[in-house]
Amino acid sequence: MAETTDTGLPRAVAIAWGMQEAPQRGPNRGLSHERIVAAAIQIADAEGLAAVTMQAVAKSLGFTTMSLYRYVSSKDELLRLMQDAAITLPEKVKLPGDWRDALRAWAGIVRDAYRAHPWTLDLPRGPIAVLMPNNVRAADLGLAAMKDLPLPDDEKIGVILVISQHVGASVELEQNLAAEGAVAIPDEGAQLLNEVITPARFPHLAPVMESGNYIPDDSPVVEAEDGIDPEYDLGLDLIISGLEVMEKQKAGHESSSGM
Amino acid sequence: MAETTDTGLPRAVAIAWGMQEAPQRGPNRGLSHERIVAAAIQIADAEGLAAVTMQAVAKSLGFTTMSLYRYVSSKDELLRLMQDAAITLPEKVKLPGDWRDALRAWAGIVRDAYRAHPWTLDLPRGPIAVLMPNNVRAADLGLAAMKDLPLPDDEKIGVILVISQHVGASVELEQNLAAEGAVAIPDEGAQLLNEVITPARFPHLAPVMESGNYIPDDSPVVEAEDGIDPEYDLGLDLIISGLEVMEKQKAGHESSSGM
DNA sequence: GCTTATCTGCGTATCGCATAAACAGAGTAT
DNA sequence: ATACTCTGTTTATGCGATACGCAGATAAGC
Repeated sequence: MAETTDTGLPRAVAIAWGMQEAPQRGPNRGLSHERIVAAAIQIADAEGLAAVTMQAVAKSLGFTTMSLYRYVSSKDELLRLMQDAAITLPEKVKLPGDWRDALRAWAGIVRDAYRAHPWTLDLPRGPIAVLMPNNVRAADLGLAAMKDLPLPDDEKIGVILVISQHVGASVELEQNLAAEGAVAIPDEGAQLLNEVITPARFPHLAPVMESGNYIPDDSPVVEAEDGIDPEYDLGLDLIISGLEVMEKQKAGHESSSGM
Repeated sequence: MAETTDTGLPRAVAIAWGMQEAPQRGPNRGLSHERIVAAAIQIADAEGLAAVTMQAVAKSLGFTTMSLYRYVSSKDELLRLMQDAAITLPEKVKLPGDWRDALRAWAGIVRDAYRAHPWTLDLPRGPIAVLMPNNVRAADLGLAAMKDLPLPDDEKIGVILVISQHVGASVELEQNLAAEGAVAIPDEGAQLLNEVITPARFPHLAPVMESGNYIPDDSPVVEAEDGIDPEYDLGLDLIISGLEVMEKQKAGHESSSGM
């Protein structure tokens, strides 16, 4: 049950949108939502989400732990604010005219945003997150990319969801592989695995593993800077390719039959 | 750094595959990995992942907290074991012959597995998870579904990844919406949102929201039992549609030119 | 200008949880 | 039998979130 304000909105949403009139009677405030969130994000970037404790955030600001609670009603609320604040899209974005290129560009932007603060992916993306400013902006941009694609609005929203999820999941995977990658399977381990992953038990997978097409121990895992992530590209290609088919069907129906 | 065994494999992997010889000198064991994991899963199912504490698990088994550590080296390891044990696929699966139908069926099976224990989605899916038995089995099944699809092995693995991620993300979304759905936006909240989501700031999204095509306050959010989840279907359709295009390209090259 | 209702930041205190450490008794190999 | 290895337990530690109450700051209303 997310805390709600007198506005009926979850407090985090109200704060993120800048509603939430500051009180006037008392002393001047020494802190602000912005500073707190910024400090928390800095810690998360540097030491991971687990290092974000109320104590750590407070200390990095030179305040006591409890002072934070004057601004944020719970750690959960802080996390929500961080999530939104961290996923910032570039100010001005020029999307290509062709919707295919535009969608790819949009996906790239979203991917960069996630990559800049991968820990956001560890936070739940629920209906509250959807209402946050940067999410709304991302959705708007996504719609912009598809403006020339003849699809009903709700399907466009669906496409945005599907692509966001794909991008998010890809970055998460990439991150997990990179993180624990070092611990990957040493040779002895691979030996043992071959004993259990037998053709008898896994007729389709076993051959693939033996032929070494799948994560050969030295792992082809992403090391490149920009974007040589085959899984990301494959998924995006498939989706866009699928959209092209839909577009053609649509066009076919709207004109007369086939071209 | 996930704890490794003398085998070089993460201990969780060794345990899950049933390697890990039980000691022989001491007294008989009163517990087993299986019972512990089963108890933990039961708690997670009933009260959520947060309710899974070492204390709770131990108590439900009638043992003390610390006794668990004789079987599991850390809570993290227990969570990994739970994740694998919870995602069980049906024993015998008959996949349709057509790869499109087979992939859809496979996706459905995976979806059902996630839905049965949604909390598994809150755990990180890293390289360790990939090596666990049920994941391997799922991959094998996925390959089986694509056996008649003319694609290189690594791309098939890619497709499996893409679809799993899509399914996982969809179930997670569905779950989050259902969970916090009750807290959704009351009318006053929607009012306020309309004040910030203006056509000026969000030229593409604002019209959509006004036309009510997007989560109209009473929310068309999934309530149906089986599968009226438009986002899930849309994504799967797009991917499969994209695969059809690839298939045709492949076929075109292999025979001569076009059909 | 005073009084008062509000606020602010802070110290203190509680509670839940993961996990280290050390111990007594149970079995087994020799 | 005897020593060695395990088992389950008890006890203790440390961390993190957060409820509570206090003293000083400050603006609103008289």
